[in-house]
Amino acid sequence: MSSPRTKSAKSPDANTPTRREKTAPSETFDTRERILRATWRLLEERRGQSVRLEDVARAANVSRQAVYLHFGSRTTLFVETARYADESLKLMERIREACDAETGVVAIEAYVRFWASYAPDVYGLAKALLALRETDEAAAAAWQDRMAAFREGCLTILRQVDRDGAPAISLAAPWTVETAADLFYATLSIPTWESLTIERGWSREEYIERVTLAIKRALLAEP
Amino acid sequence: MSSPRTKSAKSPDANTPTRREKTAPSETFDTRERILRATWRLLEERRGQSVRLEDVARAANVSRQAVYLHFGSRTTLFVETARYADESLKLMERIREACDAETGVVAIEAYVRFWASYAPDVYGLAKALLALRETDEAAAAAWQDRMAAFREGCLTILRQVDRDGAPAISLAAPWTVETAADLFYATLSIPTWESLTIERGWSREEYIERVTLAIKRALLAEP
DNA sequence: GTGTAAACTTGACGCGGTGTAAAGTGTATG
DNA sequence: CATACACTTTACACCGCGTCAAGTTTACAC
Repeated sequence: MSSPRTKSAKSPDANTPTRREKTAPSETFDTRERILRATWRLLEERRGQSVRLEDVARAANVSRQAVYLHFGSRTTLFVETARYADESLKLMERIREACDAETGVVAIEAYVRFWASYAPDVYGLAKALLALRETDEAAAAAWQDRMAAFREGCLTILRQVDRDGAPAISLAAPWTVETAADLFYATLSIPTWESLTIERGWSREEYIERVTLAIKRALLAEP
Repeated sequence: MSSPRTKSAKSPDANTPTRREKTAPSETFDTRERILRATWRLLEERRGQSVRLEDVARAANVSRQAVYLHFGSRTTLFVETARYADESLKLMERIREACDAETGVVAIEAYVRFWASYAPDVYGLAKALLALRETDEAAAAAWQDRMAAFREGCLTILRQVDRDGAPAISLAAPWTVETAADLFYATLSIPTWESLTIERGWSREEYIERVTLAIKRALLAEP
């Protein structure tokens, strides 16, 4: 927002008809994207820890100041990197896909499977952002925003379960759609994923199987 | 460990027969304890964020250097504060108590209840330590150690469930004692507690009721 | 060719917070 | 009185973030 570069890098329009547009659009884009990719890579490599802007700059083959020209701050860089990663990995589409299952139960299975394949690719990034949001207002807002779609997915699925109705499997005793979604969301959160896979050593398949099972048993009831 | 004070404050023995022992033991102790209590208070007040050593010193009515004389580093201070808090709140006894229930199922209920009353009192401290352990070897080890007893409690309880045997409620289909304990532990973790209570607004009673229910449904089976 | 502007690089500096070093103060005890 | 202990005060080094100001390079425009 503070950087003059964000504007020109993002949209070729604006009021200034800059003449670089057609001849070397990839070049301008490349620097920004190189920084984003370097940030992402380093964050994953180091699991979100001790990634200095100088490291990013070196990894992207630019000066440290170039990073500031493009992003203005560490927080902005990380937030933009998250946005970039989510886009690269098609977060939204994959959430939609999982939610679009025939029944709520199938959607739960699809959602856990999706998440088990998504989480490892953004783990470092997510940890960095989670740490940042504690002290940074903007990072907190960005994280909130970023997770909104994911939470919405949980809600959608449990509404579906609720809607599936009588003959099918439905929400168990005291759960409401909201409270069930809260638990579903918390169970799928990065720290829980981290605890089960990285700390406790569950493989991806084990994670999928066991978390799916746990969620289904905890929340659903046979008719 | 680096501070000369730790020794005399901790044990009156050692090879140096320091003469302060009987006349003013409370005074020396007081400074150390005042620092610990101030740290704890500030960490809870600020939810583990932006607690500088200068703030601690001011809150404890000592100089910043006194903090270094007693603890040597920020990490050590926080780790010792955690130890102090656990002792003040009788962590070990309360874990034991909960585990000592008649049946595994009752133990699960007691454990969740215990944790729901414990977590809010150490939330800030835990967050600070969780953040610290990412970059600090010693903090990571201390946290591990601190959580070992808690994890052991989960295991003990699920072993109890498993031992309760045929006529009683027991572990459901594919769960083992270990995998069930992993899930139990992750479900009770600070980040999950934070997500459900602080972010999603569950009251303590709601937390207890719903988490107990979820765990029991997820892991246990009627005979 | 010269001019201009975008997209950088280079080097310097301030700031906050941790950690260290050194000298001074107060006080109880032998 | 002297000593040792438990501090305080002041100063400073170090690390990262963030900023500033002055280059340099390249691509067009005229």
